[in-house]
Amino acid sequence: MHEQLKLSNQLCFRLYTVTRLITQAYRPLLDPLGLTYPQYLVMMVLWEQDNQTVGDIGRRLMLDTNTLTPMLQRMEREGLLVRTHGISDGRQTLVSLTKKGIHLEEKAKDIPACMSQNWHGDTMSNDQLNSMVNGIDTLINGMR
Amino acid sequence: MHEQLKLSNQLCFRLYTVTRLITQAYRPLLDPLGLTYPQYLVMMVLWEQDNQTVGDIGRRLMLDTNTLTPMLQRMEREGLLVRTHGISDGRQTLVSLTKKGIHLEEKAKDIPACMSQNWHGDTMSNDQLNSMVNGIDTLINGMR
DNA sequence: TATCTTTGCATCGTGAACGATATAAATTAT
DNA sequence: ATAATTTATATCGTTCACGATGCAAAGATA
Repeated sequence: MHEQLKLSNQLCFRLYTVTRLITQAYRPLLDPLGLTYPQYLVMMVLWEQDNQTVGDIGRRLMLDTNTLTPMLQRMEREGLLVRTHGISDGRQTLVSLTKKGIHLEEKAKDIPACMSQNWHGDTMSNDQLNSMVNGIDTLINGMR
Repeated sequence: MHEQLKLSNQLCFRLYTVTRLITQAYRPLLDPLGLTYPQYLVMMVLWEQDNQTVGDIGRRLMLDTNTLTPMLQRMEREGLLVRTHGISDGRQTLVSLTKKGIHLEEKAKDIPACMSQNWHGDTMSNDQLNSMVNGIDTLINGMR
């Protein structure tokens, strides 16, 4: 038996699991808004700055168009945003929020606080949280 | 603009992203073995202890049968394992490694070291790594 | 024994991820 | 200006993740 192949020794398995559990925890909060977690990420990008191209959003979320395009199409069907072909550059697709998409921000504004409360609210110190965030940023930058 | 809805403030987005990047980083190592990352997790569970039920594996990976059954069926088609109906309990499905599955451990044994090298190898201290692992365990236990 | 409930697994449908490939517009090179 | 290359999206196929549902075996209750 190879010790290093034990599940308990693996950081990656922990990250994989905690990410799934977090996504599940978001569901009851996002379901009423008609959003999935990845769609919520797209909405956050657009709430921060409207009228971005598919590429802009992709760079922000580190996702390629093979993931984004079908997702944006679904969100367009839901009436959250519209996709218009670029004026200056005919290759680009510009993504803009609809009124429905804009108004959704108001309903979403308490979700972050609600989520933090849910987990690290009581069990985790701010120091522990910050060192985790830094550690993850180190990982992300190291492999980008 | 709601400050708390900014992407940069979100631990979850970091976890989501780093998990995707890690899975991508595994690919070149796992492709030669004919495994995906989730399949690699299943193999680690079985290398640690052969002949487990679908439920055993699921509890270990915190995955339900709606994810595991199709995955195990694919792995059975690849000849990595066999699924036999339970003898004592007729409801259970027992998962056992084939010779091919057993021999694969030898080829996989250097993957963990290779992966650690890839990221935190140089950029991350052991202390930082440990505090991350503890932080994630705290999160996982807090929301399970 | 007959019925009810629980348990273990399978199936289905939808929404991601992502490698591979395609396509048209824009840019560069010849 | 024509051809070659790059860029921005889109499409396709496969694998996961997961809620919902189905079903048969096992266990509990009447």
